[in-house]
Amino acid sequence: MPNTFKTAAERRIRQCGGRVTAGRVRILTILLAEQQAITHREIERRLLGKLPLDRVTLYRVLEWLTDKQLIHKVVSDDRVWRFHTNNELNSHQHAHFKCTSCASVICLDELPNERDWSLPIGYQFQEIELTVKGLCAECV
Amino acid sequence: MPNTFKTAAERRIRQCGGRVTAGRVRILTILLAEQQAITHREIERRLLGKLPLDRVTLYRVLEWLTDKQLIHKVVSDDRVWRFHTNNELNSHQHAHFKCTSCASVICLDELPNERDWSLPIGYQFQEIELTVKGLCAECV
DNA sequence: TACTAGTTGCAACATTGTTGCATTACTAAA
DNA sequence: TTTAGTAATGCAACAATGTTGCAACTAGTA
Ligand SMILES: [Mn+2]
Ligand SMILES: [Mn+2]
Ligand SMILES: [Zn+2]
Ligand SMILES: [Zn+2]
Repeated sequence: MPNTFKTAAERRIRQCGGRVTAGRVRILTILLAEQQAITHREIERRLLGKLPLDRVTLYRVLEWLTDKQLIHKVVSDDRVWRFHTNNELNSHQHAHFKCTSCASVICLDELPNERDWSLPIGYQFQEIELTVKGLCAECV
Repeated sequence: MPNTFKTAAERRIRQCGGRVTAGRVRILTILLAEQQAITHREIERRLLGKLPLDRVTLYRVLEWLTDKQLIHKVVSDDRVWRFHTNNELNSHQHAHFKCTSCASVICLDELPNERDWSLPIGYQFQEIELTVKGLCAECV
């Protein structure tokens, strides 16, 4: 139901008190329909068929959606950010899996406990960023 | 003892069967003297006083030292690689700490167990990449 | 010393993301 | 419904980090 995703996107954007613009709706709709975390480039490609959206606007919309916590940003060793919608399951801190063959990224639900990491004296813990690497089911 | 570091650098490079060139020695000497993982840029700055080394050569030397496992590369959310010498303690897989204030990076010695992460069906584990973020002793 | 494969310097390029600013368009108020 | 104000957009230029191709150089060896 792509229409359902679009409706949900519009509703979420409005709930944030933000302006419901075509770009925001199109981008959030794409992300809502996507199982895995995808890159700026991949979103750009999905926007190609319809009238294209400027790449700077895409960066700015992704930043806005992240600020509003409608999506989250995943960092990776390939220096490319990936984005994924937030829901109840992954709105908290969580780990990610990245396939070393196809570079696909998914969210995992676990994260090790802070107390498992003894830092040097004087150091203050804030958060953990964890990526499990391996082969996804497609690439195995 | 900077001279000691230089001697050690020469020895390690020779032990790898690689040519002992001025650039390699200067770079590995800098890394041996450094407690924390430092960036390409930071190494470049430390090379400034003496006759400068081309930035492409610096990239290529860092790649070579990494291939030879004399140093290792640390990925970070700021899309900048950092490099640190290998020794007995950190030659194995290990976690890193990154200060969210000054961006300094150090190696930790622990890493969670593979079995702690249940992957989706069909996924194959390879390795874990973990960064603890917080404030270092200087910034706390 | 001369040879040669490995190494370097330089210029050009690629990728990912950012900034400034004029123009456009969403929304609320009239 | 129209208007006005502000938020959002498009475009060009820029920044940071890393890569590639190739000619010139040099460390190690015979
Ligand atoms: Mn995630
Ligand atoms: Mn390390
Ligand atoms: Zn894969
Ligand atoms: Zn710090």
